[in-house]
Amino acid sequence: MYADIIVDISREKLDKTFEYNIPKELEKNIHPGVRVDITFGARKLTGYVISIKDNPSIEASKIKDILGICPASVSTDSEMIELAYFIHEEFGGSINAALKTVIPVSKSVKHVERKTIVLNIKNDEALDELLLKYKKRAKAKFRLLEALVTDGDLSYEEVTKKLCVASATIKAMETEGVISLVSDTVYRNPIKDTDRGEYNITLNDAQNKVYEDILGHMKKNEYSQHLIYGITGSGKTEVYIKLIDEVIKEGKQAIVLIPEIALTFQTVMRFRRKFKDRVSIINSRLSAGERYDQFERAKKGDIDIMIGPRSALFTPFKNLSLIIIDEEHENSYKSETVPKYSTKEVAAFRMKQRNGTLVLGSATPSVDSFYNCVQNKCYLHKLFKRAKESVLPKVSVVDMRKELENGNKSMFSDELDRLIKDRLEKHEQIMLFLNRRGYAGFISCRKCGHVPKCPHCDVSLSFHKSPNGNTLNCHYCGYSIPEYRLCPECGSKYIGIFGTGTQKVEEELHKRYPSARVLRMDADTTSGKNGHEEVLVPFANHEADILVGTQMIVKGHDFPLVTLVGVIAADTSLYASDYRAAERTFELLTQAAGRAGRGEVLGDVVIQTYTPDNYSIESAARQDYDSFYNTEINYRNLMHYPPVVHMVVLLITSTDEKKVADAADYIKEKTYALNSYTKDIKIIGPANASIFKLNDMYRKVIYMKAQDKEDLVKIKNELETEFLSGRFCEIYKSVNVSFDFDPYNGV
DNA sequence: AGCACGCCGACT
DNA sequence: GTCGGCGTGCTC
Repeated sequence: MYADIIVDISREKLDKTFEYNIPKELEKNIHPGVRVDITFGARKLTGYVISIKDNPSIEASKIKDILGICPASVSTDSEMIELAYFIHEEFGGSINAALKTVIPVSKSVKHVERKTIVLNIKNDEALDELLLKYKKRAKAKFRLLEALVTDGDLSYEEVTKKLCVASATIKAMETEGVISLVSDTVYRNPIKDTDRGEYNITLNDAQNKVYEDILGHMKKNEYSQHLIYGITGSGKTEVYIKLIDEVIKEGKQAIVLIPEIALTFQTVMRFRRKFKDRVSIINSRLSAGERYDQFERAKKGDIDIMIGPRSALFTPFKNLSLIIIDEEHENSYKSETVPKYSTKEVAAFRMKQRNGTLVLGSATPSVDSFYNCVQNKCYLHKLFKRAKESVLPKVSVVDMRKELENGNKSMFSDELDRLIKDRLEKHEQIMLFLNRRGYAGFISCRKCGHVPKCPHCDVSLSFHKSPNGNTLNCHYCGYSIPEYRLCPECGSKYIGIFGTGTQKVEEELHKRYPSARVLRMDADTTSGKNGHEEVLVPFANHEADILVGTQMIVKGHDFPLVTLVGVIAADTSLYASDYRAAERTFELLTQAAGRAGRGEVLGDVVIQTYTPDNYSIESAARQDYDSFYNTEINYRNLMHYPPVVHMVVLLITSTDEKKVADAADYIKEKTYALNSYTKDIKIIGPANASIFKLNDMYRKVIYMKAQDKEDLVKIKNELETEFLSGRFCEIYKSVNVSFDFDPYNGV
C-alpha cells in the first residue's frame, strides 16, 4: 500500500504530493488526513496523507517508508482533505494553504494539561514522613506534605504558586515515591455562563410553515439548499433552533455560522438554553489552542452544535448534516486571504458530501443567493410577519442639495434636527450612522492645494482629533503622523479640513445638543478586547441618548428604545469602484432602517443623500427588496457581472513597480494564449488596482469573465502551474499573484 | 523550504 | 592540496 503525502512546509514551492510506502504494521492506522513522520531528502518532516493507493506511479526503488504517525495527529478524515482539495481547486492558492484553512494546526499549545499532585502513601505513613521532614528541616517538603494531608489533592499551580514549592522539590518527592503527579487533559470551554433556564419554543404559523418545508427536504437525506428571507424580528433563529433539534435527535450535528460582529452573548445564550453544553462557540478572541480544543471536542463527540464565524465551518463533526448561515449577505463570509474562498460555496460542498441541508438566512438576501433561488438551485422561504407585533418604521429620504439651497450648511438636515430634538425631549434613543471614521476625510492646503498622502499607500491621510494631539492617519496601513499647522509645501497656514467623519458628527452633536449624552462606536473606540460591549452595553442601559457610529452599529443589535435612525450620508458606499456597491448600499440602509422602532413605539428613519433618485437608496427607503433586486439583476445582466456570469480577479503585487507591470503583461499574454482554444473567456486589463500602492506593495489587476466557472478554473490551474515551475517563476521571483473568484471588495 | 552536491577561488 | 563561497537542483 502506498500513500500520497503532502509535505508540511508552509511555503508554496513544495505544493505537490510525494509517494511513500505504508509499512504493514501502520496500514490499519493510515488514512487520508493523518499526519505522519517521514524522511524527506536528508530531513525529518511531517506530512499529511492525502490519499492511499495500491500501486506506485514512480520507480519503486525511490520510495521510502512512512516512519510513523504523529502523536499529536488530528486524524482528520478524508472528508476534510476532500474539502481542502475543493477549496484549492475552486478558489486558488496552494494545497498547503487550503489544508491549513481546513485543518487547524496547533503546533505549540495543544491543550491544557492540568497536573494534580496526589499523596502516594497512606495517611499514617504520611504523618511519619511529615515528622521525618520536620526533623531534617526540609521546609518545602514539609509544607507540601502538610497541605496534602490536610487538604487532599492539590493542583500543580497551587503548590508552586501558593505554597512556594519549587518544581525540583516536587520532582524529588515524586522519585522518593511519596507523591505522584496525575495529569489529565482539560478542554477549555469558552462559554462561561450560569443560566440554566429552560427554553421552549413555540413557532407561529409562518415560522412553522418554513420549518415544516425545510424539514420535509431534510428527511429525504439528499442535499438541498434553502434561503430564509425574513425581515428583522421575524424569528429566523427559532426556526434554526427547531431544525437543529431535529438533527440532534437523529444523532447528527449542526454548524451555525454568524458574522463575528453578531456573535453576542444573547445569541449564544438562546442556543445554550435549548441545547445546554452540547453547544460550543468559536470566535476570534479564542487562542489557537482554545480553537483547537473546540475542534477536538467536536471530533470526540462531546458537542453537537458549533456556533461561530467563517472558520467554524471547518468543525470536524463525524456526522454533520446541517449548516446554517445567518446574515448570509454579510461580506465577512468571503475570505480576504488566500485561499479567498466563499463560505457559502464551501458550505454547499460540505453538505453535498454528506447529503445534508444548507440553510441561509437574511433580511436582505444577497443578490447571489436570491439569483440562486430564481434559478431553482435554492428553495426560497419567506418570513414577513414580525414575531412580536410592531410597526415598520417611517422612512424619509432628504435631498441634501436642497438643504444647501435653503441655506442649511450643516451636516444635519432640518428634518433630522427636528426629530433629534423631539426624541431627546421624549427620552428616547437615537442612532446616527456614517460610513467614515475619524474627524475628516482629508485635509488640503487652501493656498497650494497640497493634500498629505500616506507614504506607503496611494490614499490621502484622514484627520483624527485626539486629546494627545491631533493626527493624520492612513486607514489602510495604520501610518500616523502629527497634524500639520503649516503646509509643508508652501508654508501657508490656511489648511482646510474636508469631509465628515464620526468624530466630527460627535463633536457637532455636543455643540448642538449640549444636554445629550453621546457615544461613538467605530474602529477607533472599539479597539480593546471587549471593545464592542464597552459601547453597546451602556447604550443598551440607556446611559446615552445618541449612538454615532460606522456600519458596525447597524449590524444585528436590537435596542427597543431606539426610535430614530439617521443616515448622515447614504452615498459614501455608492462610489466604491466595484459592482457590488449598490447592493452594499441597499443592504446597509435597509439594515439601518430595521434598527428603528423595534419596540412598541413607532420609529423614524431619515436618510440624507445627494443622490435621492439612486435606485438602491430609493428602494431601501421603501423597504422594497424585490424592486431593488430586479433593477440590480438587470444591471448585472447588462454589464456581465456575477452572479449572471462568473468572474475572477488576478491580483498581482510586488514592492517593485516595474516588475508588477512586466509580470501583469506577461500574465496577460499567457492568458490570451491559453484562452486561444476556448475563446470563452473575456479578459480585461491589466490595470492598476483602485488603490495602486498599498502597504508599499504595487498592485495590478486582470479581470476574467466567463459564463462557465469551469473555464476560469481551468485557466487558473494552468497559470498556477506556470507560477510554480514555469518561466514566470524564474523571472518574477518577488511577484505575488492571487486569485479572487466573484470578489466582494473592489480591488 | 532546506539540504546536498558541485564547481571555483583563496589560503595553511 | 583543501577549505569554504554560494549557485543549482532535488526531495517520493
